[in-house]
Amino acid sequence: MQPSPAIKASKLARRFTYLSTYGGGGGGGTTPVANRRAAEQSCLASLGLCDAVPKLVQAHARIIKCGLGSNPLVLTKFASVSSDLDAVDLACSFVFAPDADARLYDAFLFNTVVRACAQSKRREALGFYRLMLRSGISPNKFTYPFVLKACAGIGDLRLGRAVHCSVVKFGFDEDVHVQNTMVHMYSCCGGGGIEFARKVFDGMTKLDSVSWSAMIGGYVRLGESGDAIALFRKMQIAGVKPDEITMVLVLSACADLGALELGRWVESYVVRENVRKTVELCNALIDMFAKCGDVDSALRLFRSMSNKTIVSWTSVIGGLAVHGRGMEAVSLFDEMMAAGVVPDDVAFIGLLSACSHSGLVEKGRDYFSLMTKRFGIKPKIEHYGCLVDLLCRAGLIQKAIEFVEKMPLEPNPVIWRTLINACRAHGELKLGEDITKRLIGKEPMHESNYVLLSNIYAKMSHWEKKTKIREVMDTKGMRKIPGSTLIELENEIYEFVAGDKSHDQYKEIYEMLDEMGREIKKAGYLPSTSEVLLDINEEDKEDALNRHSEKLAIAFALLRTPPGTSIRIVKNLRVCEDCHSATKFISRIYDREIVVRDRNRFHHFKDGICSCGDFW
DNA sequence: GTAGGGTTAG
Repeated sequence: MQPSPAIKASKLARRFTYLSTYGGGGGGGTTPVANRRAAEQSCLASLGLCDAVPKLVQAHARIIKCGLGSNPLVLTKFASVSSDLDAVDLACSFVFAPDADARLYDAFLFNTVVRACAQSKRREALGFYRLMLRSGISPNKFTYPFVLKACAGIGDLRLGRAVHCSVVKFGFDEDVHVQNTMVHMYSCCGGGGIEFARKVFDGMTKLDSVSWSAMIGGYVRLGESGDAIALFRKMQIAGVKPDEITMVLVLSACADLGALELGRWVESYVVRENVRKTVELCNALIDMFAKCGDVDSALRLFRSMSNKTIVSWTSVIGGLAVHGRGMEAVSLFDEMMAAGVVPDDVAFIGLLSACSHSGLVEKGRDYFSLMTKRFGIKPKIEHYGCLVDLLCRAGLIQKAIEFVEKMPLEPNPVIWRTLINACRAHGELKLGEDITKRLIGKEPMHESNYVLLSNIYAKMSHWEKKTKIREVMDTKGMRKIPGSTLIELENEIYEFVAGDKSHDQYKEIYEMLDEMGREIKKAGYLPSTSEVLLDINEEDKEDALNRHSEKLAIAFALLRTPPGTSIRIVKNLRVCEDCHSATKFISRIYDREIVVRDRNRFHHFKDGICSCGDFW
């Protein structure tokens, strides 16, 4: 014989311990009907007021006392007011107690529980959904949005497809809420989920702003920001008015691409079209400004906000950090604490990275201990990473190595690469070589490790060894990620790769490049040919250096923008030593501020100086 | 009682 749904449910809820803790699990059941109804009313009323665990526990005790333990109305209410994680545990353990009357379960009850689990990202959501089906309760139109949301949290494509089949089976595949969540669910699944999302999206007859946002959000999550923006343009052509959530997503794509002009357009659109300026939208604007190189606008917006969350503070502190404005970041952090906002682990990552990018060694150490001692935050690998970087940038390589050896967490490749890069920059070449070789042993298919080793050999002038690395990579079938640079001009985004000749104006760009080369040489620039990247023909190093994507983008910008205006470019990898040095000269000779965002941080070049202080 | 969203070391 099959166990009853209540028994199955209680098994499902067995992880939830509150029931036994608080001595619940059944009621007297002897209350007369009139009293019972009064009790039910009063319990419902009291439940309506609470959502925190202590209050729920109180309410729970009252319900048990009144013998209402199996009343679905009370059960459902109980589950639906439970908003935090512990409260969901409590509600589930109560609703699915072994003695609960499973005959009283209905779709509403299951929907409520599935929603609660999905919202708190618990896999049990799917368990409860399956139980619902096994108990013979048919899903209603509210069920699938909750179930699909739970699937989105899990991100498993096979599971998603199975649920999709059920959606079709029960005939909810025409419901726009279900379709929208389906797009979202698929776009959260790896392994080509985005294509399934697009299929659902393309098959929809009616697309509202939620549908567009769900699809745009999918591209943003994948890092396909160009596709996200292209889709946003289609949305406008389709005449669907974007709302604040669409704008958050578009801003996130702008931040990724460094598309400042488009980001600024979003800000003006929000004002012009009266889009709700929520905290989340403001936070997205702050992040966009900071990541597009205009950290002052990020600060201005931050100052204008009346409601700030920890995310607002963290975004602006992190923004200052990557721009090398460490002291300002530190004082904002202090201001935040003075304002009574309790920093979390993410806020400390921003702060510690600010200290390291600005060489504030002592401050960084102090804040690290403040984090653990006063705020009781257990440092994650990222925090240790910041501290290693902090020591490395200050040239304290030995101290950094000691720190790594004493760390309670296993150092990850990021930390090793931080050390290796510092070894290269501070001339500890033998040590760098040893660490890199060990790292390659652990991560033999990670191409950037080989590039690091190759750069070290170049610095040591070990040319044969350097060539050998190229061969090793070839035999392993590895390719170096090509460097590319983005630049936004007149609302268009242009991309350059090394030696690029695909642009319409390429002849003029190369003439400009030659002129730039002549001018900076006259001013004393010496090409640092030792850094020529791995996949470039060795025979003409200087020429190869001259064709790096960032130089092409700068030449293009000099041609196309008025004298005296700033130039902003975004590079996908770290800027190489030669380009860094050349850009300093260019900023002086052409009297331009050049803002370069690379993989890790911003470089502001002005009057021949870079804000990074030549360590990056 | 339904869907889409913001910060995270190098």
